Amino acid sequence: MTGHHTLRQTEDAIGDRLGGLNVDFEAMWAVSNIYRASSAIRNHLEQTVLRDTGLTWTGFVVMWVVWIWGESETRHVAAEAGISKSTLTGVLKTLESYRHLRRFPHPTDRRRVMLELTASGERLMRSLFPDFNRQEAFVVKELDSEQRRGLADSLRKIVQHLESTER
Amino acid sequence: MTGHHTLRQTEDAIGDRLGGLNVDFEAMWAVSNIYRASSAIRNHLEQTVLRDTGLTWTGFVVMWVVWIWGESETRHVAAEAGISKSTLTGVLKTLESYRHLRRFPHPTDRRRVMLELTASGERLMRSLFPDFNRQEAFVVKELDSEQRRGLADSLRKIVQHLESTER
DNA sequence: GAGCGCTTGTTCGGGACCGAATATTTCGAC
DNA sequence: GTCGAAATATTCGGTCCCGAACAAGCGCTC
Repeated sequence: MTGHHTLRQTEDAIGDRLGGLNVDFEAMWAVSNIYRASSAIRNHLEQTVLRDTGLTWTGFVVMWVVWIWGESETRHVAAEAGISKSTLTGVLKTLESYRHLRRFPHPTDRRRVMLELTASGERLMRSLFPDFNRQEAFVVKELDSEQRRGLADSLRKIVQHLESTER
Repeated sequence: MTGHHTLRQTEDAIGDRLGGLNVDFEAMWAVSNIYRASSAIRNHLEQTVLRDTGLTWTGFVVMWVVWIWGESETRHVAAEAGISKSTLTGVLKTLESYRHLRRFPHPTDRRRVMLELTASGERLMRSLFPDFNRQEAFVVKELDSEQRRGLADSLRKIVQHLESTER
């Protein structure tokens, strides 16, 4: 007896518990499986790609954003990484202590702070990325090409729908 | 000038930045959109259903697990909620202080700790659930029934694939 | 029944995380 | 030019989060 349940058993338990109620199960399975998949993937990538790099998941995401967009303003990076400004401040403190990234002042607006990768940060991202993408491919290994595109499309619709209704 | 990018612009920037490299874009769009959608959904549910309840996302998930499965052992709840045992210890301390949930000893094994909702915790879940499910339906509003099922199916495949290769 | 692996939950240290409050800077109105 | 409103990053307090170290209990072997 391991105490560990499969996803199938979990879904059965939910169905049993909510049997009498008026529930939109299709919506529930879609949403709850997004959350489950996201946790499982993050966990997998932390244990494979990020293990031994000294980077946390969020630290990696922040560096990824700066890598992709080039030098950036902090509020842009926070939004893109999906974290609050105050969280970013703390993460930057960590990343700066590793010398992976540096702050510098905005040329004209003294309120703003700009970010860029250092040479070592740039090198780290270049070395991590192939392994990262290889693990992404591993994650969707059981899906065929059409399913992968369909998955991305459906998720894109959800994100855009929520983006359009926020604020 | 808002500093805010749409998902489309972000994907374009990534394509530009990685243009020359050998990248599995299908895998990348699928995986990165799972993460984005998950963040957006969690954020949305926190701002709607959980606002004014005093519950954090994780606190809600823990209570949800105990609600669905009935009285449970802590290691089971931690696994099902997707958090570590040590995190659960801290969250339980918070939830117990709210009197939403209580610990009690396992009948035969004195190492183990059991959990159950209090009457007020049970009442809270019953009152929150309809609104929660309504918001889940809102999240997938732009998808038709077939897309919702396909989305859940693909995500289930990913979770099961990662479950089967862990350890 | 003593010893020894194994399982279990907690503690500990350090980082991530958020909203609210704060300090600084910008910009428009006048 | 000066005042006030808006925008910006940081600080602060409290919670979440993890892995490693720990303490306690179980169960097997002998």
